Amino acid sequence: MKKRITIKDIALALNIHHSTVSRALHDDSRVNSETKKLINDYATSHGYKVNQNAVNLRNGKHNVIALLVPNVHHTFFSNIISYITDMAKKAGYMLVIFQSNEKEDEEKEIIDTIIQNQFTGVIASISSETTDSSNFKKLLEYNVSLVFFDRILEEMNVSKVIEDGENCTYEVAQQLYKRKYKRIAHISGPSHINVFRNRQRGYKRAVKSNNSSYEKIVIIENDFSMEEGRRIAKNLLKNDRPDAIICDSFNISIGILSVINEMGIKSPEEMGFICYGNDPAVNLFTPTLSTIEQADKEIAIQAFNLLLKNIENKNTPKKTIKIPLKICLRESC
Amino acid sequence: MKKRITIKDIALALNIHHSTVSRALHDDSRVNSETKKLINDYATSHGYKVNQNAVNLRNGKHNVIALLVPNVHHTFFSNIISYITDMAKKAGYMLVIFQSNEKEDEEKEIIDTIIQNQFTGVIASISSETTDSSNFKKLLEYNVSLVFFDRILEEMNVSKVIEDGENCTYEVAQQLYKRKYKRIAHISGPSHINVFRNRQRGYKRAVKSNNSSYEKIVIIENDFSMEEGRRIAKNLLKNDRPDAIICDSFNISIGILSVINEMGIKSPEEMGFICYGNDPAVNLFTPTLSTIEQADKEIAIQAFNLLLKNIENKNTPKKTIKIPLKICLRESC
DNA sequence: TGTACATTTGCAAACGTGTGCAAATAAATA
DNA sequence: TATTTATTTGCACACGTTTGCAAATGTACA
Repeated sequence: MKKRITIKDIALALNIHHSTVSRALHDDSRVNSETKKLINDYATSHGYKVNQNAVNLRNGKHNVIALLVPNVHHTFFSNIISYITDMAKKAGYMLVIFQSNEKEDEEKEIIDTIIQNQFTGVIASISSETTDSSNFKKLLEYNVSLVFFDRILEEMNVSKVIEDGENCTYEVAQQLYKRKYKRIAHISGPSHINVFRNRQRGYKRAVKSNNSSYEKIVIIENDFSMEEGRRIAKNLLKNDRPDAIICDSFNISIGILSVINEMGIKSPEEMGFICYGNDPAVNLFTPTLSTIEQADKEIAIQAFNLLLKNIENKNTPKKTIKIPLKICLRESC
Repeated sequence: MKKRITIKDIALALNIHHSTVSRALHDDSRVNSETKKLINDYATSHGYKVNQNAVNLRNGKHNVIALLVPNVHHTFFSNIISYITDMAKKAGYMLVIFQSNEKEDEEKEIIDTIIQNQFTGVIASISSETTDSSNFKKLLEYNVSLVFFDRILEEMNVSKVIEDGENCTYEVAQQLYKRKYKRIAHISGPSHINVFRNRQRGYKRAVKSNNSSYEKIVIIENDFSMEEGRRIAKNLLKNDRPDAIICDSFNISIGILSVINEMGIKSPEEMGFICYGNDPAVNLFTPTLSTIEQADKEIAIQAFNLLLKNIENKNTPKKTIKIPLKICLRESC
């Protein structure tokens, strides 16, 4: 095992004070260019690597950004992770991924860890349990920059990047009515979460503006899994059945669609279907599946840039950016 | 912004030496239980949080594990990320995700970062460019524990977790021959990567043992994307067409299958198809898609445990664990 | 030669924590 | 009471880096 070489080792070897070495390695103008060269040569040839822990202690900051998501598995979030991982590296930050598993107390623990480690900033999407903002407020107290994306706490004064789910869902429902579907159901998540609340608003607005008597919102209560989707479908399709479904979750949709297939319900004739999701495999479904695509890349970029701005200057005015969604109609409705 | 309270602040306030405070917070037996209580009460009521940077410097270690993958996007890797994220948290480690984007030089940079930050360990799957082990060897020189999973460097003396791709692919090909397919093609990745090399071995073994004159391995040359899949399919299906395909990548398969559909080739009659991948959506394809499931959870667990063991004791004998795959035959072959 | 100024280097403290060792105090034994 | 032993606390340094300030050296000018 190789012994780590430090700034002091270099100083000792070259008979120079370690502060000079430090300055040389930072290309400080105050150190002679010859000694600078001497030091840099020695450093590279002996494989000197800065001890980031010491730097962190000294500077009272850890060059690390946290990305806090409810669940790594979901395509949307894993795409966000991928984009932000790359941007963070380019900007000279390390990125730590945390998943709350949709639990508020895990979220609290994570926030404590972030504070203890003096992270520079956090990009977060809250768990489905979270209603209270006190945990996240602690971050601000400890001078950690915070930006929300997708699932946010509206009352907090931080920058946010969200989708325009209300208008999009309204538009989708309108399209369905135009295609002669009469009884549209909306499978959605807990309405205390902004994302679902907004989508539900759009749905309701469309129902109302079409004077439809059929308004049905099914709330996904457990996890966003295929099994839960099957459970929901079996319930929903028993009686008073809708003739079209807008579903807020791709995984849930997989479950619902498998039940629709098993029951022999013809799509799109007897059942129109469209769901949120970005999986390219939908082109291979029969019928090919209409989807509403989240602009994950755009969301990632905006959120990351807002965070960087806030890190550079805490007084940057807080923004809320609304990202439009893309409706991709295929055969399923 | 709240000022951070330190051990010395507590010491000052209670008129006790900070070393005693440090010991009390670690529940050291040498400090009186009354003062211990006094200190702990003060700490919690004043929201003391340990400064992890100072601890790291002092201990010469950062309680962080790196997970290095070629690409976060792939379901297999994002599943691994999810499992290891949770296990790391439970074991008291933070987890930093790095993606090499399949580039060896990005991998090198990442390894430097890991060393600089004195990470405790690394769980890695190498990029498709990597053939040289010198970068990874640096980790060992600097006393960073290393475990490989899936894509490994065979010559390195570290623990490894890999799939049993050779036997599995052999078995799959045998099944196809049994189902009267005669001309089986194998779409695979670069053969300098163990994963693909092994699968190709299994494929070739099956071809040979069936005395088939048709042996065709198509190497995926660019990225593992749907578009690349379409490109490959258009080439492959032009002439001298196979009657069955084993594909090593799910994303590539999406592209191939879409071309097969467009060309009106009937599956499974004219074209048997099976691919590696874990996406539950395959049940909704027409025909439902046969897959070979990677035991991602099992791989994650084994890799993480091997790393922990190596962290605890560097002299733990190195193991190579081979995880069996699960062949899920559906309608497509 | 002396003064002013620019360039280059060294000194020392600081960041917050952990720990070996010594010192102080209390309790127990002869 | 004197001596040993156990318990509790304090001292001081270390981890590797950064940085304000002072010191030293060099250069230019009167």
